Amino acid sequence: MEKLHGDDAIELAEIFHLLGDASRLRIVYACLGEPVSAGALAEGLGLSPSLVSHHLRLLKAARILANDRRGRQIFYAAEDDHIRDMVVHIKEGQGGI
Amino acid sequence: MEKLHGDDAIELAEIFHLLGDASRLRIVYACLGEPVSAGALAEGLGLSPSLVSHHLRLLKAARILANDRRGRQIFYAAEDDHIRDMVVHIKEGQGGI
DNA sequence: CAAATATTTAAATAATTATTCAAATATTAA
DNA sequence: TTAATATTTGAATAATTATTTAAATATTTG
Repeated sequence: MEKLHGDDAIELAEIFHLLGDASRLRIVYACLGEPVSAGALAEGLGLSPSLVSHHLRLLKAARILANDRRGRQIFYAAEDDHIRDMVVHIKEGQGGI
Repeated sequence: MEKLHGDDAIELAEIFHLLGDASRLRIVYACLGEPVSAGALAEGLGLSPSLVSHHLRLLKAARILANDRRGRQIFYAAEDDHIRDMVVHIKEGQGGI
C-alpha cells in the first residue's frame, strides 16, 4: 500500500482544493487562453468583482495564475501548461463535458 | 475567453473538491495500487475507521473508488486509470514531491 | 489636482464540511 | 445462537471557507 506522507498530501490537496470550487474553477478555466482582466472575469462569469478578486488572490498565491498590470487593469493567465493539462485531463475524463 | 458553463464547472469542481482534502487524498492515493480494506486504510493512515468510512462513501459516490466485499472486510480500489493519472500528473507538476 | 475607473482589502456573515462519538449493521467463528 | 470483528450510519460539533458589503488603494484622464 503506497502511502502519501501527511505533508505532501497537504501540499497536493491544496491545489486540488483550489480547483474544487466552481467559481474558482471557472476563473482558472477562463484564464487558460489569453490573459483576462479581473473586471472581464467578473463581468464574463457573472461574479462580483470582490469575489473574483478574493479568488484571484488565492490562485496567485498558489502560483496557479500569474498577473501583469496594463494600465489600470490587471490581467491574469495560467502560470504554465501544468494547470492547463490538469484541467483538460479531468475534463476529458468526465465523459464529454 | 473560453468559458466553462456553470453546471459543467460544478460537476468538474466536485471531483477536484473530493481530492482537495488531505485525508481523502491520502485514502485515494493508497488505493491506486492493490485494493485495500477500510480497516487497513484507517490503520495505515492513522485515521479513525469512522472518518475513513465517511470519506469512502463520498469517494464511492463520485465513482472515484470502487469496492468489493471479501468476507467481512471491504476492499477499495481506484475505479479506473483516470484518477490515477490525475493524481500522478499533479504530483509530478509539484517539483519532486 | 479632482474625478472616474479598476481592483483590492478587511470585517462580517452565511454556508459548507471535516471530524468525533455513540450506536447500528453485516459477516464470520465458536 | 452468541461473541467477535469489520464497517457503516446518524447526529452533534468544530473548523473552514465562500460570499457579501463597504471602504481603501492604485492608475489614468480631464
